[in-house]
Amino acid sequence: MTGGAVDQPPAFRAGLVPRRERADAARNRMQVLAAADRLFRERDPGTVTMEDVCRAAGVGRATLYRRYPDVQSIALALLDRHERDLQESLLRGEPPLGPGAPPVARLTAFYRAMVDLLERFGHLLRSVESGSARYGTGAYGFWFAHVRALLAEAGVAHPEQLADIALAPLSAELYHRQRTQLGLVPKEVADRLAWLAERLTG
Amino acid sequence: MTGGAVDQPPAFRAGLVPRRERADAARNRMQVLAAADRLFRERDPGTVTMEDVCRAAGVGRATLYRRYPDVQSIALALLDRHERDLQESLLRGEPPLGPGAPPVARLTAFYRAMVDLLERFGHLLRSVESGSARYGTGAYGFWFAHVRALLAEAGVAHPEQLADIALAPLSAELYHRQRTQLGLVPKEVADRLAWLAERLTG
DNA sequence: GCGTGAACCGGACGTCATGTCCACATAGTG
DNA sequence: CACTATGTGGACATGACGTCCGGTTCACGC
Repeated sequence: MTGGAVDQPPAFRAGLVPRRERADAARNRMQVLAAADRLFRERDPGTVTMEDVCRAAGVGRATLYRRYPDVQSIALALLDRHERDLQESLLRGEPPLGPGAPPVARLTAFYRAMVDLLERFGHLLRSVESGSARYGTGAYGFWFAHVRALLAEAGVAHPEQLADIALAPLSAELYHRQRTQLGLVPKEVADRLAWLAERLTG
Repeated sequence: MTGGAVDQPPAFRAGLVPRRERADAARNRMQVLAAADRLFRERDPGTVTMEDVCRAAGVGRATLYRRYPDVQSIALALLDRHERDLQESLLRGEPPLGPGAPPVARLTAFYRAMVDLLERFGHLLRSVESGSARYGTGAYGFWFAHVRALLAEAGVAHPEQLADIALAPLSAELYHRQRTQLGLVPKEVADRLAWLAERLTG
C-alpha cells in the first residue's frame, strides 16, 4: 500500500479527546484519505478538488469539510506521519542523520533523506506546495531550523539567510521537473545535492 | 508609472500584422494591462481573477479573453519586455553581465540582475509562478541555458543538473518570503547569492 | 466625407467548485 | 431499549470560468 496516517484519529493526535471517535466516522475518514491519496497519485495534484474527493470516497460534502477545510490539509494529513518520522530521526536518530556527525555529513544525509521523501510522497508534497503555501507549513520551519543550525555549526556566515538557499532545491515541483522533464533518477539528484552540501559547508 | 509592455500590440511583436490594431482595441489593451498591474501589486497575486481584471479595467469578458486566456498570461505580457531586456544584456551586453568576464563574475552579475528583477516585478513573477507553471515558461528555459553554460565554462561537473539547483533560490515566492517574513533587504539577498556563486563555480 | 466589411465589444448564459446549512441517521451510553 | 450527541448526505447560494451572439465601431478604399 501507499502508506499514510490513515489509521489514527486526529483528535487522538491532537491530545484532547472529547469522547471517542465513532466507528462510522473512522471508516469514512479512512475512505477519504485512501481516495485522496489515489487521486493525488493519478492526476496532477494541483487539479484535485474537494468535489473529486467526495465522489471518489463516496461521501457527502459535510463529511469531508467537517475535518478538512481544503485539499492541502488532506495531503498534509497523509504526509504528517512520514514527515514526523524524519524529524524524529534528525533530532534523536543515529548519525549521520541524527546528532553526532560533522555538519557536512549531516547535511548530506538530510538531503538524501529528503530526496527519498520526495520520491515516495512527491505527489502529496506537490499538492501541499501548490497555492504557494510551501513556506507556511510547520514542516518547512523545521527543515529551516535544522539546516540553519548545521550551517551555523559549520561556521558559515549568515546561516539564517543561507538556510533558505540550501532548502530551495528541495521544492517538490523542481524535483518533479528533474525526474520527468530532465529524466534524472533519484540517485543523481541526491548526488548533486551532496556536492552542494560540501560546497556550502566547506 | 509602473512600467510594462503596455504600449506595443501583440500582433506587431509576433511579426505578422494582419491589418493594423484598432484604436479602441489598443485603448482597451492598455486599460487591461494597467489595471492588472495594479491588482497584482495591491493583493496577493495568486488571488487575482479574470473577473477582477474585467471589473477593474471596465471591460467586458470577451474583450479580456480575446487576448489573454488566463491571468498568468496577463502577468507574462507585463513582464515580457523586462525579461527580454535582461536576456539581451546577457547575450550581448557589457561584461560582467554580458560575455567577456569569467564565469564567477558573470554568475554573480546575473544573480544581482535577477534580484533587481524580483524586487521590481516580484508581484508579476509571483503571479506567473503561481499554479506551478514556473518551469514551463520560456524565460526559465533561457535562465537555465545561461546558467548551465556558465557552470560548464567554469569546469564544474554535471552543469545541466546543477543549473536547476543554482536557479532554485530565485523563486519569486522565496524572494517574497525573504523580504517580508525574514525582513531581508535586496542587498542582503544579492550578497548571499554572490557567495553562492563563488561556491558553485569555485 | 461615406459606405462597407471585418474586427471588436459588452454582457448573458451554462457549468463547475466552493463552503454552509439543516433535517435525518446512527453509534455509543445509561 | 430509549436517548443524545455526533456524524452524515445532499440541497443551496455564491462566485469564477469560458463561450457565444447581437450589436457597435473602427479602418480602409473610393
